[in-house]
Amino acid sequence: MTADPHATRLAAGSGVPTAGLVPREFLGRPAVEVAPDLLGCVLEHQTAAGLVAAALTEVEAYAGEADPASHAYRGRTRRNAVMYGPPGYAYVYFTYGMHFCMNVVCLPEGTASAVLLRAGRIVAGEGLARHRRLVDGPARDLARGPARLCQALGVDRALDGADLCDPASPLRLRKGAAARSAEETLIRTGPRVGVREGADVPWRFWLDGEPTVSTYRAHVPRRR
DNA sequence: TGCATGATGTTCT
DNA sequence: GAACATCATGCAC
Repeated sequence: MTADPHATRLAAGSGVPTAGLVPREFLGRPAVEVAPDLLGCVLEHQTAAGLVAAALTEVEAYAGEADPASHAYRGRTRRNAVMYGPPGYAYVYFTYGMHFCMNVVCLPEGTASAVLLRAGRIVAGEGLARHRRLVDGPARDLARGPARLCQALGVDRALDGADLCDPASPLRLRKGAAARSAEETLIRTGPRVGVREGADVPWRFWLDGEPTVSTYRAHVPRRR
């Protein structure tokens, strides 16, 4: 770990937020504990086209093999392998034939646990985010929903396994201290979205009053 | 504003 | 072959 918290404090005059990256130990806890703490943190993706950053406003916890709604419920596969690795890495998967969703891996290596990033508020690079989204709309919809968040940030399967705690990584997670004061921000919880099993557990967390939070939709069986 | 539905392809059984 | 941690659209109210 070369990251010195003080080294990133002053990006003189750049206008870039100076808060440090989220430390890996912070993420090496159960997903249910990590999830609410991620609210207000900032996910950044640096590409040749530019930087897009989003402050997280909605997340969901997935507990791993004991959680019937988790991708790890049926054990380790090629797809979910990253979830079994060390914390602080991105687990990106493809779903519904056209969308990507992104998780932050929690708990130490050998255990599968993750937090799904469901929504965020774009705080940098809005023009690029808008360009990436195929549909036009209000700013609050740019990253409202897990697949939209990935689309706005340009996150795809190539970033599966990316390190979120490394300043040199294109995909990073910053502490959102500036955006968040625990006393002033109300965190709400409820059932997870779009899952059939385990819908009774209130492991979805969001910031109260945030217009960027996606609306709750229960799982609907698809017609055949 | 709120449902129902089709698009699309990867993964796992 | 079925299910899937979704989204955008179209139509009913």
